Amino acid sequence: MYTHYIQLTYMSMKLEDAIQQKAFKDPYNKAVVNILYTHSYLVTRQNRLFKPHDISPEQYNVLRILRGQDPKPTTVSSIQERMLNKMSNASRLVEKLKQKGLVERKECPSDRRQVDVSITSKGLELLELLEEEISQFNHQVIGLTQEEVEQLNLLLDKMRV
Amino acid sequence: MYTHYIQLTYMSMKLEDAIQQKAFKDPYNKAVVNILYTHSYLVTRQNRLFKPHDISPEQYNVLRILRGQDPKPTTVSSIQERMLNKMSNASRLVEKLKQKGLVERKECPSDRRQVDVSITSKGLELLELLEEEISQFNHQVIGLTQEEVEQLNLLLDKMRV
DNA sequence: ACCAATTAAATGTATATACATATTTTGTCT
DNA sequence: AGACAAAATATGTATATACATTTAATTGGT
Repeated sequence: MYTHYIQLTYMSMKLEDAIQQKAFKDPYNKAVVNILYTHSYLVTRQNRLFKPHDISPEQYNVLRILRGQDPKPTTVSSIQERMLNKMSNASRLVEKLKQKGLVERKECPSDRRQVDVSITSKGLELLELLEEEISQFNHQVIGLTQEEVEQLNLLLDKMRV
Repeated sequence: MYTHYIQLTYMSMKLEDAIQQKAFKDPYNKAVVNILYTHSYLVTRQNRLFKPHDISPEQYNVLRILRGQDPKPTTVSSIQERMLNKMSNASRLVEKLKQKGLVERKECPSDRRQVDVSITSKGLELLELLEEEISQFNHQVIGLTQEEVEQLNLLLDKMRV
């Protein structure tokens, strides 16, 4: 079996230069740092995108989850399971969104421990407004060709053991 | 020009399954979410690794930066520049490390605005102690072959525009 | 030498993460 | 039914991020 790698036609600033580190012990040690650094690169830009709309990337993600179920409500624990950061706190994020009128919360009739959360029409409007802008941002923030970005997705999906 | 992609011999849980999302609009939109999700996967495990040593991944990173210069001191702003997260707060992290006796801080004689930060012998000992454990962790947390992880590093280095 | 602009670091405040604990409700076993 | 375990959510606290503002020291121009 032989493998050809994608030819990188130009070179961005390598991680070693960006953080002024001479070299990494091996590619695994570099990859861990590389993911942390790339994440920071991404969220810094995401925050600037979301800021004018008075919403955080995390809150946006919750709204997306709720829209996916709309008009059915979603429980807090179900939101939690589907969030990108499993350790974040769905309960408090829902509270923030409620204060902004983007979601509503009501007691679940079949199980009074649970809370049914739904996106409001105001929430849907906000998602609609952001849709195109975010999609363009996602393209522009990743300097890869179509085949490279597909390969990146494969590797990320595989690496999580 | 033709390109062969790496054959993935087994499949981890795809992102779509992990967050219960039907499909992404396109691979760029998926990649942004994939990086966020993979980051969360990584730091959740990292936090558990560091926790027993009473240090956070961010604090560890600052110690590494200081060791790289040792025995020369490093200024706060130079630490800031080399941190993985450029928006984090080197000043407060240094204060935390100082309270633990892992770094020391003194006024820079040539410029009294600056603060010279150095790693202490206790800090060096901690890094020494963690070295092997972290290197093994970094291997074990990334379920890729050597050539795959090298490819991942290339793609991450390239994508940041 | 003087003043304005710049730089380095610290601080203030809001948000989010990490994780432990508490509270209420439901399910199960006897 | 009563007791106890489990589940869903909320809350408490420490840490970290994001970003604006403050303070002190230095630089550069005149």
